[in-house]
Amino acid sequence: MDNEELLKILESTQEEENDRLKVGPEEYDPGETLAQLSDGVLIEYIANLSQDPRKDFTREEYFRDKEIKQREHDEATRQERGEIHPPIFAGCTIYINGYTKPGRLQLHEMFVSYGGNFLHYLSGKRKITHIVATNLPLKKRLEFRNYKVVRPEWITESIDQEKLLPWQNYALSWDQEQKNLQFKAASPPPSDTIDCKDPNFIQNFFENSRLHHLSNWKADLRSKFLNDTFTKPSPGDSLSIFHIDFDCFFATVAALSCNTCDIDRDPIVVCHGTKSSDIASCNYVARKYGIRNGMWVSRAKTLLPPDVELVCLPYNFEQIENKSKIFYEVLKDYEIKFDLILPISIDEAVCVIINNHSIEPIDCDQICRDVRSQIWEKTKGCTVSIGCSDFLVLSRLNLKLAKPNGYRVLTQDQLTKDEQFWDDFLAKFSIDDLPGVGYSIVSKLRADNPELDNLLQLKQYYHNSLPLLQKCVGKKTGNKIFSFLQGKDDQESSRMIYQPEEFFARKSLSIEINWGIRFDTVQEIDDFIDSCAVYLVRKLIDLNKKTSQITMKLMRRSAHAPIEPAKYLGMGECDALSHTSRLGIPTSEVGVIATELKCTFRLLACPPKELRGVGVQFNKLVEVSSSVGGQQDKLRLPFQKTLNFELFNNLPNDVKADFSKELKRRDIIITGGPSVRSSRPTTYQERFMEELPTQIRNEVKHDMRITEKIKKTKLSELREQTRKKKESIKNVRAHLLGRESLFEPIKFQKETRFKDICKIVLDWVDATLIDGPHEKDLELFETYLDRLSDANRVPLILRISKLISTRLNLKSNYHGEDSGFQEWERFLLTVIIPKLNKNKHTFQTVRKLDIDFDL
DNA sequence: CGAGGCGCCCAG
DNA sequence: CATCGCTGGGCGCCTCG
Repeated sequence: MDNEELLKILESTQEEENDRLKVGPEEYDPGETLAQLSDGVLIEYIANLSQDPRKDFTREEYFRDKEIKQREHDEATRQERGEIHPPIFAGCTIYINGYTKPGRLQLHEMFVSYGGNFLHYLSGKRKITHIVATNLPLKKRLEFRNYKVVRPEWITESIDQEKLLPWQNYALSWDQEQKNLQFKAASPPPSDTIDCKDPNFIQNFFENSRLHHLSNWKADLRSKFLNDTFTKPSPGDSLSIFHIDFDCFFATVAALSCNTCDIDRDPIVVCHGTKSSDIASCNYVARKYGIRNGMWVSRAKTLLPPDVELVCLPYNFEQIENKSKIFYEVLKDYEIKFDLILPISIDEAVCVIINNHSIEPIDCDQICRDVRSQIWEKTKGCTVSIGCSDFLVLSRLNLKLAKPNGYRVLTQDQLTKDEQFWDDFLAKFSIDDLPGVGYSIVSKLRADNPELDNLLQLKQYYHNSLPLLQKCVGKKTGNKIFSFLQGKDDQESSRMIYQPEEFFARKSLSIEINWGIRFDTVQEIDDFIDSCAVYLVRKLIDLNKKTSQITMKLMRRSAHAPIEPAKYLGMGECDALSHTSRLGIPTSEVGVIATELKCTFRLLACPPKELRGVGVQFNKLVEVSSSVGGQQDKLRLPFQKTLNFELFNNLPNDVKADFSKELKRRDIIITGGPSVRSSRPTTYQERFMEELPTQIRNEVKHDMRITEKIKKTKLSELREQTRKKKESIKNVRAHLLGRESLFEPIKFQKETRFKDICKIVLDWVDATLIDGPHEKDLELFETYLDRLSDANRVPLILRISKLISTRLNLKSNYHGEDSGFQEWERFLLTVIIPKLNKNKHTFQTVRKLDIDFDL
């Protein structure tokens, strides 16, 4: 496309925009709008209007107004109906162009009730994620050519299926020919091309991830357990504990639906691939050759003799769920009622009978035989093994000996009465057969005594010296292992039996994806973060909970690790970066959470192409019921209910009356006195942008948009304020001056330190916004920047300047007039920015190699 | 010296 | 073709007041 054509398009769209603007304001009803705003939003709104120097109040303000109004209205509709739909469109904002079927109103209603945002006007095209249309004239086609233009079916079919379908499948074809072709092709979703940039990636990944299923099933079973009734034993009760576990569950299920293999003769594994694929489960024939769960297929193949072929079977998650359901039903319906059926996982449960002395003693052997045969029959071919005892750890050890396809009943008395018998028993187990003892703890124990191999040796080595063991592995772990070696459970282990409701209660919610993560741009990652937020919030709402603390964990390719690791699309060797945000207020709003996460991602400064994994955790969960009502509204207001007179006075005359009425109705007082605000933030921003090299202006703008969003949510302001209270200015200053070496030992090879420095600098900025930074500190800081510059690490300077600028931007409302703020602004503009400009040329090349925050 | 945060560890 | 390396909770160690 040549320049002239481009210009034409630009002009024409501008005209159209203007046309639209002329009609807009007639529908404006300020009274109605204002009444729908919360106090905090109202006050901020007035402040914004008053601050804006371009005071014609017909364009931007009108649309902003309209938008707020619309959103509040949508929210109200959503709540009035009391219908709770999954927020499948969360994070999406649409604009509907022209005639559609179903009609505009219907689509609007559908879209917002499923969590989407709707814009009546193309006020700022940037905010829109999708444009909905059935056909577009040529002019519009060009105008929208960089947007996701979809057919209305995208909305209706997504709602039908209750999930966000990939818009690509509903993209409006540019010409009729193509459209016809598409209909003929009947385009089934090409499932093999789903990568992490696809909106359905997470769903697709989870559908195939065994570990995700294991975690998910476990959570479901726990929640089911809590909804059931059970009899809780008291300490001192005599118990019979049955630890029941399927034998190589996944492999058995897979083999059952495969009629060409023999589970007793062929070495069978369950896996996705042929080389670097994890073995989820292997049968006992395979184990005979040394094959283990978790091993890669390629390795397993090397363990077999040349004439034996490994049988790789696919996962059959559906049948696994099915057999597990039968398993739990058998346990529940068993004729001698279990007092507790504690779910350990999809294929494993601990059943407890409280021995009541008034009735005949139970026959544990008989129960084991009954349960085993019933499960064998009802699952049509799955075997379970059972370990039974009167203590959890002993049941587990018995189970280990019972496997495969057997059972074993031995009480603590029987096991430990005779010391020789007990020693022989212990000698049968390796150290990591103890529950809670894995690779790392074994290594610690071996560091003390490399000879340690089995539990008997472990017992003999630490003999009666608990302190020695605790010194090696820690207090509680030492205590636990020591108890186990006596054939007893420690307190923590038995909590599952004695306080099951507390033990099984959910305390956190998280998502983690460390496979298939290969992004190029921040925008793609933003979309991905949105998907994560939507996924988690959906669960959060299901749980009827809100969260007040969010942790983001990123996996970043280690500097020396190859770009592509051995495992296809695997994460390879990574450094973990993490950051926790306190929200101040519990929330379940996907927008707030997603914005916070996107900010956090920027703070962690992981170059998009280096990203190999993303994790998000909601750490502090609170019941929704405890945070609704008036309390929340109060918390939402970081301001007192007063309004500065000058702010009010600055308003255009025609709207003053409306506000006046509304303020009176709400008892908001207008206070006198000179204004504390000016329009400087705008100036500051413009100046800053002006100074930046053009090629990075866009990305700064992008970041600022995110920051703007945060401002709107209010949460961050509140958070910053509460955080600030805790901060001691003195401490930070002492930190910088006291350790003059702070900027000294920067090892440029090791970038993790840069993150810390960013953190410190931001804290420093926060703490000195009022009184200003110490001259000496600034000097040191400048020296540090110079050294970065000398070492060709200009991107780092860019990053730090961006962090400072966004921080200042965020704070401008509160500290714009403070001398500290001004001092920082001066430093940014006169010291840091010139360094960036000076390095423009090197910067471009370095940037390609190092960070790639392109837009 | 207790509370709380961070990160490692473990299980299935 | 590959491949689907999750997720929740405990514990140890550190820092902060």
